[in-house]
Amino acid sequence: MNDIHQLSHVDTLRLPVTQPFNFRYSLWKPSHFATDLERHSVDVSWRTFRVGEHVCGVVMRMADSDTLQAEVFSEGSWEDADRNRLVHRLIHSYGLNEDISAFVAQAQQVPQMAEPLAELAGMRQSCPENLFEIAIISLLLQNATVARTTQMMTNLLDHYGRVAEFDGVTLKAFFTPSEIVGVDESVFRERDRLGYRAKYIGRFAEFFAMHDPDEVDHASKAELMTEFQTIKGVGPYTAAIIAGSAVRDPSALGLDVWNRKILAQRFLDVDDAEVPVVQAKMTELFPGHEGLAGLYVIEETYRQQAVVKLVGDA
DNA sequence: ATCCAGGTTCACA
DNA sequence: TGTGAACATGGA
Repeated sequence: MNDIHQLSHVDTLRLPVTQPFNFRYSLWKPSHFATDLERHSVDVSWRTFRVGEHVCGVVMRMADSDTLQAEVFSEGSWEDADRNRLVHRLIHSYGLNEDISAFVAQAQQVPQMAEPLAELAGMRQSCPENLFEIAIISLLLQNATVARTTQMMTNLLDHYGRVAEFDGVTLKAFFTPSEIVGVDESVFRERDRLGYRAKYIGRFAEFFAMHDPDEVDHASKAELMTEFQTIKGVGPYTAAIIAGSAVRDPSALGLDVWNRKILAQRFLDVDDAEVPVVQAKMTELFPGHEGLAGLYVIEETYRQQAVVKLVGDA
């Protein structure tokens, strides 16, 4: 059922970046689990995007230190509106125009940040997933091992997603809300092995079939977040992941059992601590940048043991 | 076998 | 407002 979409080169985008910008650690995160939606080498990243109902493949590298170059592959017509939508998506996904200097100045005052700042200099939050997609991923992360999250993700992408070939790579592409909105709960449960999550995923799809996850502007996103949190299956963790990565609020910190321990060890010098204790310590040290500070420590911790390694790396 | 995993909901103090 | 169990599934 997954016919391979053969994508052709349709566009070249040159996007200015705000310094300091770290290409490698902004587009690739050592802590992220395998999805087959993206692939990274030392200086090139391949990634699929759904732009509206389009399936796109994008190859990204730095043209010079101030310019990220994106080669765009797609099929069918490629209009200015599609280009604009993708440009906006790329800028937003990787925070290309964000100025992180205030955070850096703040973090330089904290000794435990010296190594993360040195190793990951210029890294920012990344979220190539749109609001719908990151919500799905957060749902699959709940109360599951990474192995099981990966299994559920694989099932969903294989059953409802696409496969795209471009620039010599073959990657999976996400499904859109409308592509799963008619799927029955029992199918999610029995075929996709989602367990109790099967009763939530349909609510996500319905919500975003009504609220286009790309067409929502910044101003109304806060409003959207409030509304989104009324959906069953979205709790504090999921909301923080969405707020921190998709909405790019640098203060939003999603504390799961793994990063809670990492941050407790780094900043409290204890093996583990309660969520409110860790949260309070992060706010004390990094007011307004709790999430971004957490990201630096977490990615630095995973750096030597990346969940998915760079292609061509030993 | 039994436990529990990168949470959330629901029921009951 | 605050605790504790149940939730689906599969690997350790």
